[in-house]
Amino acid sequence: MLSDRYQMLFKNLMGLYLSDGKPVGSSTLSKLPEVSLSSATVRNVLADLEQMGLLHSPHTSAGRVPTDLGYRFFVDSLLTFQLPTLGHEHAIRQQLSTDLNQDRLLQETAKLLSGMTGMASVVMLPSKAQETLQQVDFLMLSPKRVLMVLVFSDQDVQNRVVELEQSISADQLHALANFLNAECLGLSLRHARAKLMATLARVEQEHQTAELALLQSADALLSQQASERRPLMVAGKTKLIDYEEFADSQKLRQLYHALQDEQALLELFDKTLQAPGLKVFIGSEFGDDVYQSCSLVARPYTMEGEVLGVLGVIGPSRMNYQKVVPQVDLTGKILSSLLKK
Amino acid sequence: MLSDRYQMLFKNLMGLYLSDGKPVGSSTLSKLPEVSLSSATVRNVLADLEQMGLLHSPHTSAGRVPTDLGYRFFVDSLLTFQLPTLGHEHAIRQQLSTDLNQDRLLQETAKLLSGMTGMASVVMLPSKAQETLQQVDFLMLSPKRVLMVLVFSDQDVQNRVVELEQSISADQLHALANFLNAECLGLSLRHARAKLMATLARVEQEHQTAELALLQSADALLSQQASERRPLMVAGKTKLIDYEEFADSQKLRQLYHALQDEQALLELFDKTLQAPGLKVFIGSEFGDDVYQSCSLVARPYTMEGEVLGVLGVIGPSRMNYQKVVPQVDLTGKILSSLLKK
DNA sequence: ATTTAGCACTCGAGGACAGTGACTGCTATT
DNA sequence: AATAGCAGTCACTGTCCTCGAGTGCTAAAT
Repeated sequence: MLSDRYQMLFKNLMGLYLSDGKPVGSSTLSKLPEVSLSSATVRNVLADLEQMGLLHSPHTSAGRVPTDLGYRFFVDSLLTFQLPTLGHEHAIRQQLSTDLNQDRLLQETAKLLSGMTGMASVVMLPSKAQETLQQVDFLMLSPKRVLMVLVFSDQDVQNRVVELEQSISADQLHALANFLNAECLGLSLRHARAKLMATLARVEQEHQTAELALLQSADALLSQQASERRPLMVAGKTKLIDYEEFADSQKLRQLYHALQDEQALLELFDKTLQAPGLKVFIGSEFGDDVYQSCSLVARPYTMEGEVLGVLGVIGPSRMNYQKVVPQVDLTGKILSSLLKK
Repeated sequence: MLSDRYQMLFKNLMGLYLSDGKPVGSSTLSKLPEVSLSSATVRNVLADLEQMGLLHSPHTSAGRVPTDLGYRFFVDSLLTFQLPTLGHEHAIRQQLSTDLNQDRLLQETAKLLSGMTGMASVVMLPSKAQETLQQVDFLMLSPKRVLMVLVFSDQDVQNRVVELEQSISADQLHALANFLNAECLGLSLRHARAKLMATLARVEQEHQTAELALLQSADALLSQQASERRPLMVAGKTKLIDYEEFADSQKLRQLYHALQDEQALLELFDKTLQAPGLKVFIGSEFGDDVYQSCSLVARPYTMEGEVLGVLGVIGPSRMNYQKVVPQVDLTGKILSSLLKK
């Protein structure tokens, strides 16, 4: 455990570094009103903190900079929050106006987070795998083209056009809809598909070729549905160019790439899912060098108490945690309160 | 009109500059095998070309660089194309696999363009305003929640959830669907809405409150539809960081911003719509300083002969026009061939 | 009358160099 | 234990200089 003085100095150093981004030296600290120590004393403390691995000197004649471990300690033990005002809360609710379907709502949330924080935001989408079918309907566009409408239990609606091999009558279509609504409701896409396969085999024996074709198409579509979805949504990537940390365009590019399609993030999100509550990941904790000097502030969101996914913000480790952490937290809370079955 | 020698030298200079990005000097040019002139002679020519406004010296002891006017001349008069191979064409068709709805198809096209060229791509979406309703259907989710499905003449399908003030019966819903399908098909959204308004007024007098509420909701939704759509789709923005032209992150940011929501582009696209065929816009021709040293290669795309929108690629003016122009052209052709009513 | 060779000139890039200032760690003193 | 003092380190900055690429101009050559 660190003595009060050590903590105090470390916290002040953090504050200065977060706001200026330049290495902080002993004399700068000793001049602070709340620090009534000579620079020499401060120096001794800083040397100790460096020994412990919380600080680091870019070079001998520069001040100190926090290490990833230093950030960790700061976030875990020293962070005091700067709560958003009620007006702020109201503004968030406003922007997440409620009459959107789930996907759009999550998209809006991503935009909002990125706008509020000036950094990139990430939203992990609920895994569709668990959603169940609530309603299926067909619409005849032309004798050989049928529109399939799938309503999921999360209120998401998706539709696909099926091109048929041969034409189908309105009655047949109706029958098919009835069949699906009778047999497949309450099943996940995967299960519904399995059931469809079984029926398919049966129908095939009975030589009902017209329905067979439609069923086959429906099957192909359901499978298409399942694979198509990206599990991650990223907004505001371009905001990151403003930070000196990412001035090297080479690095920035790699970071963008990683944000595009990467596993590393998903693993962190999984960790966040496991142990609910807000989590901060810092630099090396990402498990990938691309995220050097990045931090992620993440939090699960829920629907009626059940954890659905994770939302968060990615930016330079040198971010204003005091503001950002409550912002992410509040946004997660509000989103959770807006999500209804 | 420029003499052959002037043209030849200018073209060679362009070639060198496009591939290296460094100012080209007289001696470099005179050493080229196809140039059998001394550097002194070349210098005289270059001085003349600079006089005419086609070239520019960054400083006294540097070589020459084309001006926007120079690019213009090059593109209009000197450009020879490097036709994509048949294999290439096949690859494009492959990626634009056909069973997508229109919006997704355009999205794929944008991705494809950006991937092929390594630059940002822009697709101007067909103005929905002209599309007509082809089919309307309702699905009852619960007594107070109704899903509205709109099928447009361009095969696009959109759906919205209507939250009702009071519950509605299946019969009423059916009647409403019939009414809309009878009255509003073949009308644009705007016209359909106008018709709805008229009916609304009549129904109001007859005090059919249940239908009234639904109609009102439907109206609100139709209007929502109309405004919601972004006219422009941009893909691959982040590819631009790789070009030295955009190394200044300040400028890059502004460019991103402009690409986000800007009018300037739409105006250029309008010009492209007017006079069909491929067009190239260079730097100052954008009419906005943000696009300094950018070029846009754009081309309309059609559906069954009728111009729908414009697609294109944005990158540094110093791009490989010989490759990019045919790529954009071919993609536009293929897209047009894939779009069917 | 072109074309070319030659020459003086310009200017940016890059290296060497010294001075400055912001630090540090250590040691001796309070 | 805290501090003052001091020597040392190192990035940063500005100056000076050289180098080289490239120019424009003029006079000679074709």
